[in-house]
Amino acid sequence: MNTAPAGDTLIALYPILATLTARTRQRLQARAQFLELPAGTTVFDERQACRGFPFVISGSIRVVKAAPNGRELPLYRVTPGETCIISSACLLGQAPYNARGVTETDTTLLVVPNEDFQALLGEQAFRDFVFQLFSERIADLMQLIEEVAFRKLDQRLAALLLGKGQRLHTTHQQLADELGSVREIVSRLLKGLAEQGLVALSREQIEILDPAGLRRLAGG
Amino acid sequence: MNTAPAGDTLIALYPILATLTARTRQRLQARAQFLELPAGTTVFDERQACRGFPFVISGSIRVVKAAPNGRELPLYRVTPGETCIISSACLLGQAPYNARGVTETDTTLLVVPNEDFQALLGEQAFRDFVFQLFSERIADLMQLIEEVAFRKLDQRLAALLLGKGQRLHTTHQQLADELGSVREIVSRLLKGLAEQGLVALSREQIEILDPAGLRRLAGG
DNA sequence: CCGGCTCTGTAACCAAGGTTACAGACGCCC
DNA sequence: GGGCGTCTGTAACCTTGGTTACAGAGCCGG
Repeated sequence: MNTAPAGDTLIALYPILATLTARTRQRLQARAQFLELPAGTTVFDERQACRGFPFVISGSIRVVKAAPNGRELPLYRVTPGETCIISSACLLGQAPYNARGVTETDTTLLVVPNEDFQALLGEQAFRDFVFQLFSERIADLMQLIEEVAFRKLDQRLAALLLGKGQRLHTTHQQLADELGSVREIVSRLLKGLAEQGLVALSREQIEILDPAGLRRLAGG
Repeated sequence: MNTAPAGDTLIALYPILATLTARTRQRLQARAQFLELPAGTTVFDERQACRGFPFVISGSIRVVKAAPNGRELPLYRVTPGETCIISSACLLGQAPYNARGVTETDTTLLVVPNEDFQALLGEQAFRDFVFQLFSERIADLMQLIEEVAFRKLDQRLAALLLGKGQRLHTTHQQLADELGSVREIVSRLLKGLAEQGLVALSREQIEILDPAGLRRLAGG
């Protein structure tokens, strides 16, 4: 660990680390690598071997599945205090990555090498912590499978618009990226929502007029 | 555990259980529930609370995500010696099931109640075992997401046909069920494959004529 | 050999989503 | 104010996959 402040911040974000044995913590301090990455950096990519386990200190990593044609489907985000299920799975299973991770904003990571991650798992508290996040992410992934397999795009769009406040500032392109779709379709669907009186559109802004109606659409 | 033979079989299938402490094993013997279910029984279903962790002794469980309209997308199977990632995730996260499990053939289960599963996890060897299977299944689920989100049905069909020997006995309906699609489409696509000389069709039988060609189609 | 069952073939139609191709609108900087 | 880049609107067209609706083929038991 390069800086003491980083260590403190780390423990503030991942309190579980405070419960580690002194020995393990020393090992971490000695060997973990502190990384500052600008927005848009590819942290890992499909077919790559997994070289370490990332703790996110600031910023966030967007984990996506990339289509052959260049489109991307977002799987989940890793924000400070969380862990990356795919990294854990790859380290545990000695398998290469099967998704891509890209920093969404400028991001600070602490990367723990493979062997030291195994050592971390030797401590029960940490293992339970990872296990717990594993199970939450599984639920998310199941939700995602349900959406891409069964939901229509307007339903997914409606769901995406909800729960981000009543007035959101975003472009159609960004929404399309979240859904793994394309801009034209999102524009078309948004127009539909606007015609139903569910939202009001203006440049880089969408106002939610009828949250209940949107929820009904999303849920059905 | 109701019968001694079942205990032996169990350990043959899940050798990891042999490494448990005597105390834990006694607890299991006393409290686990032995179940024999006919084919087609729903073992668990969406929104249900998870009441126990299943060890599959014989048969298999097909875990699917059900669409509102009644169609189903298979997620994975649990066969003897394996564990059900969704059950683990639900037990760990105290969350309800988010998929459905149905016995595919007559199936024998040993169901370990929630508290005793937690006790099992208290033993490192077992925890590592579950962790390992977790990570393998994650990879499968990622693969599934990739397929449903990005692959066309003919590619998925080609992939499905491969690796089951050169002559497979199945109906179009069964293939459709595996893909989460419908019979007519599978018939249509199979006809296409036959016209390309990749397969030969007859009643309840598909002969693979050109595995390399199928692989090419599936991979692209 | 006949009636009924399952499995397959197939055609017409439809809906969703994606692609291509523009046009205009807005904002910003020079 | 003029030019440029980004964002939005929109229409025509296409592909994929699903739905509906039958017809016939193979099979089996009575």
